[in-house]
Amino acid sequence: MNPRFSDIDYLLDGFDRVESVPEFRARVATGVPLNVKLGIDPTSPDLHLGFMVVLGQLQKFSEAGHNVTLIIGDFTARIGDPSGKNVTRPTLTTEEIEANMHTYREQAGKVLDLERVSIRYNSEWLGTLGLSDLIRLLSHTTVAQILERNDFHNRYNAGTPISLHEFLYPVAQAYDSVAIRADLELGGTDQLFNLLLGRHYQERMGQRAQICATVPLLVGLDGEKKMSKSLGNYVGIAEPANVQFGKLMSIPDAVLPTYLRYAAFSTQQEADALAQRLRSAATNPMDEKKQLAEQIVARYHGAGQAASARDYFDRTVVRKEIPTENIPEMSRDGRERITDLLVGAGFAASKREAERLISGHGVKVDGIVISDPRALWTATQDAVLSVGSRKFVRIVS
RNA sequence: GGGUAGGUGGUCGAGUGGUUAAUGGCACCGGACUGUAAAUUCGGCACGCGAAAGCGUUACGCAGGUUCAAAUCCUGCCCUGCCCA
Repeated sequence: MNPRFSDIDYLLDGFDRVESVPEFRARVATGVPLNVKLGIDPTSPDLHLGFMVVLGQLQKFSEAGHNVTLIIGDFTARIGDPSGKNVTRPTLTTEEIEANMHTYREQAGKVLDLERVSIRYNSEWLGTLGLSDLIRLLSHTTVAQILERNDFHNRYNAGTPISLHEFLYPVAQAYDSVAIRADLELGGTDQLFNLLLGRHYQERMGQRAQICATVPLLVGLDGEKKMSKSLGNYVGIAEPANVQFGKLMSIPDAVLPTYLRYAAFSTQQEADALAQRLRSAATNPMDEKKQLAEQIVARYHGAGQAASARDYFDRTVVRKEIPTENIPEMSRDGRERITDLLVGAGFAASKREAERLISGHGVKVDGIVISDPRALWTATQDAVLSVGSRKFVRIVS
């Protein structure tokens, strides 16, 4: 047996809350591998660094010899989750879910070894759950309990609409725990209520209540709010190395240790050491940041691409040079005006916007600032058209 | 079911007949500066035509209507909050 199978301190490291540690200790002591659950939502296949925190924890349990089960919420996704406002999201078909899961696996696989994980779809049991079963389940939960959940509470107080079926999402997730007899469920701090509801149902239905463990939510690039797609302060797993690197360079210095710990999966000691170095000014924060960014990018794109992303950043952002390689090419295609080329390259949404960019001195041809919004493309050979310090395209005739 | 308040640009939120393509905040984009794509600061932020002054088109839940002129007034419809039942 893996020596870490029952190493409590190791296993519980990195969680911000465990309900409860004594129960966890007792259950691990039985020597039977725990059934560790994570529920995932197949509606948006684009993962970001924040989600990898919990996957890292799952991988840890998997390596230590416990059983990890991913529950794919295909049933709830098929109904269509309108959480938002008045926009009802289109319901997903089975094919779309499959397609999403494919990209999902690709990304999750960078952190979690999917070969060792069992994957279950919750339609398996939710699809056959009858109304009378559902009502029995619902009778175990009070309205006050549901409203206690933070986001519902806030929305209710703020007067924003909550659809009745949204109440069923936590219920469905909780029932998943019953269905697979989970011993331990992981999730982000914001999931605590849902996890505890699973625990509650299991007890009511005569099962051993699962232990709930939450990981901290990774702070976003702004250094304040949680990382999320809707806030735009995220680093996507599938994004190109150069983009990831650049985004990581924009985090405030203060969150470097946090990123080292949760985005680069380092130990608390290493994070503390970094914090110490930064405090004592023994190091240049930018060097530390580059180091960290390279480390993180390397996990998703490999060391080679990470190193060239760093190099690219130095050249284009620090030294404001035009990169020499890997510039996308675009055919001039007979276009006369620079504005037309800017639109064609996707650097501007319209000609008007392109003209504004030029007026603001943001557009260059081979490094020379263009000042006339109506300027024509006069280069006699291939030349690089750029906007700002990070959008480049080589125009070929 | 009854009452009441609302639905404005990516978002939040002003605006109650013309000088409003619609104040302001946020987000976003560009310039300067900087160790950084941070901070700060300046500018931009509907589309098309025109060398330019400018002209045109589309936009304030949806559909009609009144008016020389409507985000603003009227009618119907859809949606949401709150209170009462």
